[in-house]
Amino acid sequence: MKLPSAYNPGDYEADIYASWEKSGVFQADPGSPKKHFSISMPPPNETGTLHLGSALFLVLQDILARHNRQTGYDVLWLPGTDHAALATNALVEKQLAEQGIDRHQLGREAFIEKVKQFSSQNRGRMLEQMRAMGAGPDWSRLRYTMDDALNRCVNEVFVKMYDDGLIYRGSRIVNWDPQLKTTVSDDEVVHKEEQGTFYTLQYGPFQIGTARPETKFGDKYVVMHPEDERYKQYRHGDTFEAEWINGPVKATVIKDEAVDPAFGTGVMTITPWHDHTDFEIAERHGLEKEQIIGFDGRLLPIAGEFAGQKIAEARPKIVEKLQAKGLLVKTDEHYTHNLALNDRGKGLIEPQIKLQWFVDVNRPAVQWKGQLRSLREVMHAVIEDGDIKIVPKRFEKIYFHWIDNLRDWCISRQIWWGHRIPVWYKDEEIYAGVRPPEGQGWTQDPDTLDTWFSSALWTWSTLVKPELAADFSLSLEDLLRLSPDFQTYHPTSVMETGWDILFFWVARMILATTYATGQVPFKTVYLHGLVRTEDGKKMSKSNPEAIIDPLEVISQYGTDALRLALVSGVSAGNDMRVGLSKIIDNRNFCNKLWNIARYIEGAAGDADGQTPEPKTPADHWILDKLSILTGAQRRNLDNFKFSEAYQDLYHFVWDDLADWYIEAAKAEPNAGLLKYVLGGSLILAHPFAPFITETLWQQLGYAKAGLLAAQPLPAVLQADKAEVAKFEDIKQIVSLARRWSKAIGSDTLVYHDSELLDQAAPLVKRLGRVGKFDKTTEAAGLRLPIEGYEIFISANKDKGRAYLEKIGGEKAGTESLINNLKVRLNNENYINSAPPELVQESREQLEAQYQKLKLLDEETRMVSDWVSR
RNA sequence: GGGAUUGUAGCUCAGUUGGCUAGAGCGCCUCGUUUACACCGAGGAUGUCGGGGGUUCGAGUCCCUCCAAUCCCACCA
Repeated sequence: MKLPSAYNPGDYEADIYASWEKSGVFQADPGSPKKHFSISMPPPNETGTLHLGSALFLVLQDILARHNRQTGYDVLWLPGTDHAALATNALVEKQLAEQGIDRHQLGREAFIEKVKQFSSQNRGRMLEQMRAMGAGPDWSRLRYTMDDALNRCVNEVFVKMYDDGLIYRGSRIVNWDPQLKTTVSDDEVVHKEEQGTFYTLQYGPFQIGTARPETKFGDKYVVMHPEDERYKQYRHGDTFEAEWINGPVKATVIKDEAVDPAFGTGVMTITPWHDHTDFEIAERHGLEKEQIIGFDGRLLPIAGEFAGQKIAEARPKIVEKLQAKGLLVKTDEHYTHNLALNDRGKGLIEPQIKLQWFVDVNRPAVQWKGQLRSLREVMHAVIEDGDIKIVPKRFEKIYFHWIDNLRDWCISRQIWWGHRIPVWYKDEEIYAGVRPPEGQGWTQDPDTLDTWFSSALWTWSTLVKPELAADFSLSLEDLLRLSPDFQTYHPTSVMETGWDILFFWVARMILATTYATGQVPFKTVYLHGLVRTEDGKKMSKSNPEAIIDPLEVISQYGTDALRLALVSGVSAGNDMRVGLSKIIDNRNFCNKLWNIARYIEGAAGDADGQTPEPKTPADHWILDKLSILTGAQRRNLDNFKFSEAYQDLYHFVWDDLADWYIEAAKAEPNAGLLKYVLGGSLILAHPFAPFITETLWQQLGYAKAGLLAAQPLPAVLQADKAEVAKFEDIKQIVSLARRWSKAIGSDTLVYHDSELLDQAAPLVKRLGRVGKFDKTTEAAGLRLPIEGYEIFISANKDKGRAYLEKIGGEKAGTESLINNLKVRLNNENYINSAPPELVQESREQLEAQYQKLKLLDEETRMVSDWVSR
């Protein structure tokens, strides 16, 4: 089998992937005597296609999985997809709307059918894309957040929390999206700055400010800071009559510290139904709350003549009326304020009071380490106690800050797609249960759960054995106890995900998993950054030409080039830039690897290369390098230093193996060793570039030992230091020979008595590209500045002058270094305070530099004598 | 308003608990079609490590301060 001269990934990738999948190498084995390593794949939303960000997490996790398999673990990387309730629901509604259909016309069941069709189409495509990226999770354990077993777990946790009083139903202010007609959680609200108008209105004796006059109809409380001197004649609870938009109202004075005396007039009226702060003030003082805006975003009858109008159209009319009544004091057109938008769909959020389901984060109802604590306290403790480590560490601070500001989590959504709330009503009765209640007349709550409620269980709900979950005689504890996967793989070893879902997901997994299982969901969280465009912008749909489609890149440059581009320069918690040039650079690396293999195929194709038998100094040297790389790779990847691991590999392959060892091996071939070193290199490169390495492994006949994907790391060998040092000397001599022959334009060299050079002269001649390199007893030409060897390059007087010039530069460098070292060693404080080894090292360096300078001096003197003669 | 991150060669970034003359890749310049590779090889140039101050025998690394950029959280009617 002869390899073609360039690697064409498309010819191999699909077959290679199929061979992995067929072999079962990705499959975890809970019964294995090996140690276990587990990662839950963050399930991508079943809403579309995978993008470069998905490619990043797939690659990093795949590297972890393959690497840990190589180091001797039984690895479970569990794949799955997320039903993405709100996003999917919205997409399907939109598709229906384009056909002029409303989901209510369709009915709940038919709508859900539609969503399921849509999702399963996307799912199939996404799973194929994961394969295209080379990801090798355990497909036999593929999970979906809407699987029956996972649904069971959702219900179990809901009911358990309900019974413990951690889930309650209450009328509280929520973020309502009138467009999608559902609530969203605090974390799903994003703010966008906008220029607006700020109105100052006359309200009885007070002037109040507002940016939203349309909410003011029902206002009957004026609030001011208790310490505000300007209003000290008014007392809390005082009442007064005021002429207002639609006639006179009776108003009450409220004193509350939430008011900032420095803002506007220091007085405001409140609208508790439509503002979070106002709601809290009203709660504190037991004030009445009234709805002004309907859930459809239109004004209610309280608005009088404006009832039924949308806010945008009503606002100017209301202002007009206020002005006509002389209640408008002034307007400020240059007022910047923040609009609250739904992160999904970007609809304007209208706070509303609604009867919703909440998770109470403050109730001490969780047993954790022998103490009854609140969810919030447990979330804090697991990080504080080091049960979970976050990489990079700085995110711990961000996480704590989030927890400190955490409010109860609104978990009910008014959409149809998702896990339906397992609560039934009959008259005044409420029943919460994993299964529907017995008897007639029960109606299930129409709402579904926040997507993140089910994703919060992901690390363990996916490990519950589905057959057991179908048996309702078992309790949640039984399910966990009897599921081998849960017993073996939980807590999972690593959670690898983006920092952007630290709150949405990571924190909620901690919340739900500690509560439901008594275990942390994972021991380490590694957070990667966002993938940005080459000029540092976000890849967004509004800027399509900057978007890199992974599949397109794969078909053009190969999966491995994309994977390497994503790994190179990646670091924990930091965003990274990826452009086409980076992908091309890494394609070149793949090609280099390919051509190394091509050479070795020709030079050592038949050698078996099972055991290394080093003969020459170069052989010892490359084995030493390979061993060093093996150790470094373990250290790097065990500490999530993906980029460093790749850099080391890159330099080993390109510099050590291709540029030095193979070139050396052309003079002194050792077929078995070439084959061995290539095999080791393929193993080490495999986690990063699985396709090309596996292709070469099979094409070059290594496959007798099985698939590359199943190989352990190469053995770390004890180097023969003396032989290694010999090759280091040879390298140095070769570099000097190249440099000097180029600098002075002469390629004839000789050397004096040297055992090593007697042996290595042909090698030096070849690598240094010198025309002649013979042994002699006379000083013949200019001496190269290297200690321990006397090597001369022949030259005429002109060339001697060039030599002097160049050696002058070398001397200057040496002198400045000597000077630095002298200053350091003359400093008593340095001698006394620095570690003795370091001082000793400095002394040795100084000595070596003196030797070198002496050599350069002698040489300079001799050459200048000769040149000037 | 609170907090985080980043600032090192033209560009993208490494630089471990402070310790050799600050590195890599790309780009640039010179040379080279040596039977694996021009998606290549050899050689070369390029840095007041954002500014200032401090601690130290020694600072790209630690502390203070300022400047610039990015982001997160909160939110004021």
